[in-house]
Amino acid sequence: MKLSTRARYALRMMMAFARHADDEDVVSLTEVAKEANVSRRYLEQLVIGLKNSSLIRGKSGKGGGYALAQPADQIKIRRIIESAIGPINIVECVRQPDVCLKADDCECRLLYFLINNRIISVLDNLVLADLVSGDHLKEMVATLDEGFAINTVSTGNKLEC
Amino acid sequence: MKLSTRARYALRMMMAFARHADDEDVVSLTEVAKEANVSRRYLEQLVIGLKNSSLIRGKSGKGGGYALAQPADQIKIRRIIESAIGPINIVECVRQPDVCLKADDCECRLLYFLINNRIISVLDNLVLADLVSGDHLKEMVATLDEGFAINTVSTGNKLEC
DNA sequence: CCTAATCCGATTGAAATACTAGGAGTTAGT
DNA sequence: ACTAACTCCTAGTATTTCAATCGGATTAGG
Repeated sequence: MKLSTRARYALRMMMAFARHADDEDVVSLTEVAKEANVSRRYLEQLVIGLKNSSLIRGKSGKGGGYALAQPADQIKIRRIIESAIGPINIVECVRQPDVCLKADDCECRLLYFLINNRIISVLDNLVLADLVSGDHLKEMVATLDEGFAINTVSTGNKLEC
Repeated sequence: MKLSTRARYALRMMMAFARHADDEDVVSLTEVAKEANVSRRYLEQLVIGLKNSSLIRGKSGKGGGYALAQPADQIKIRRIIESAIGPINIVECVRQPDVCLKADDCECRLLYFLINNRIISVLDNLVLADLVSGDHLKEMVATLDEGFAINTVSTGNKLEC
């Protein structure tokens, strides 16, 4: 039940592109990789998914790079994550009932379906712009029943998010 | 973002125990394994977690087996799943901000926290009894905005759920 | 004392994930 | 024309996680 680095790096990249969205210019992966402290070579293959999903456009050659293909407030987080790790489904049978002998009458499947839908609904109701500014997110977190009682002391030495 | 077989098998087992809850008797893993079409040896190690979480009680020796330690309507699904795969957290930094350099001011972390909470809230609001009867689940699924427009034809040859 | 269970840890095998690497094609500047 | 800095594409490796197997000790019933 972990979110893979593919997904997390894709988010980081998109945030970087979004931050430079004012510039007409594109941003090179070398720059993003440095900023995010991640191997450029690895980002190169993740970025392909983002491009295929038409979230960004690439410009080859010297001075090339990538830029958002749409305004940041029109890009759902879900699209970013799905472009990195494929369609959200925590168990195969949720999307493809034919992989399971008794999917048509399975209580577990209902449960999996519910969980899946909750995840999808969060990702569908947030856009890249929310992630960049953070205000909307903080609001949503604040309205949770459980408080945001999380230790905020960070002593680590690498970026995880 | 897949739910591991550990979690799914744990659920299947608990459902089996719940179905035999009327009997005073315990149910052996050999029986459960046959019923669920899974290796007994594998279930043996998964069942340890369930026992350590006091969800079931074991009885050794011939004629032994397991039985629910509590009524099925008092066992949250979350406890079952967490006993199998540990605490729900889709990214390390959600629970342990100290693994990340800038967890205290990270927009991504807010997002991960939100997703995590959604998952936990579903699992906290459902109990084993819901899973066995299925009525409550069907209700919840029915009230979703998106319809349950999923193909229900199952042609597979193995159990996935 | 034999059989059928739980109980415990170690090990193997398989698959997914994370990352590295080489090189072909593009473009801008000099 | 040459070169530097890019994207783009594909193959390969290394690491980690997950699934499953195995050997054997312990416990209890008949």
